[in-house]
Amino acid sequence: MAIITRETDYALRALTGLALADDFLPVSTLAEQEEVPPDFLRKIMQRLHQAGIVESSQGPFGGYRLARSARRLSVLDVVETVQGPLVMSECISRPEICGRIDYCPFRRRLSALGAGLNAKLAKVRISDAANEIQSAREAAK
Amino acid sequence: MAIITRETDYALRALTGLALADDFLPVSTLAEQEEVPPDFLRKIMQRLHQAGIVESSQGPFGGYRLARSARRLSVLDVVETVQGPLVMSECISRPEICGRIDYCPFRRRLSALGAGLNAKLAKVRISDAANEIQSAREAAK
DNA sequence: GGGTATGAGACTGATATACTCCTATTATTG
DNA sequence: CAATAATAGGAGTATATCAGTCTCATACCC
Repeated sequence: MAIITRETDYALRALTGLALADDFLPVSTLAEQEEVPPDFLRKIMQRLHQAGIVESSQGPFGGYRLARSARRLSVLDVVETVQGPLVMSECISRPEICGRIDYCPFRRRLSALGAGLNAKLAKVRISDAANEIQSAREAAK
Repeated sequence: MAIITRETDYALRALTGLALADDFLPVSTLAEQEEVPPDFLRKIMQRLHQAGIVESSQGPFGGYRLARSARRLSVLDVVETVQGPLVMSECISRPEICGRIDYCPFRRRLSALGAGLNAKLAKVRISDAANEIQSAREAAK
């Protein structure tokens, strides 16, 4: 099973693209650059907009741009916006479905692993990805 | 999103139950003890059997028992048997769906996080859970 | 052979994934 | 200042996965 869905993958690509552009970029351009189905990306960008991650401008020369610095935007932010909270097991986020919460021998252990993963995802920033692409481009010159 | 499905959760419960019983246990008993829908658990046990995690015996006084020591059975084993390989992103396991593999700035980072999570899940053993239950029972006496 | 257990697999409802299509808004242009 | 073209916004759809149920066959013990 994949922890990160394709939707999140596309969102990460698009946000990296926006980080490099540093200006309003239309979905059509972004979709072509990042090899994402444009109509699908449009929907994803809307979610990111609702979450306050990107700003939008309609009409000609409009599009999306980052609402905050790429350094302050983590993979975890994107995962949580697109997929919802990332948890090891449903029983951790929704105790009511279990009823064994008091004595479940896995709960504490798995919960800790989930927290660890979240912390690591929070440390991977969009700027890291953008910088890597930037360096590769300069090296190619 | 939950990384571990309910099916895996049920499998972990059942295997912990078997570790404590240390004998053939029918699905009906196991299902009642662990609060799992019996027909569903039957199907799950079959998967665990096909994977060689449990042994089966048909007929009266039959049921399932662990095929190996609970100390040598990890949560990762169970996750992989029930859900398939656990990977951060689909593009890591199936490069052909991406086409950006050479320069994707997230691939290496996410792949490392996935490997780390797998390693940690491999260190949580069914015996850990069984021992905890055992201790709690003795303390309650 | 009767009763108890697993083995194999078809079937189903609900939810999530992955994507498409149509509509509303905005900015420039004549 | 209306027409138009470029954009975002949001509804809708097909397929897969999840979470289970049900049925029938097979094996085993007494």
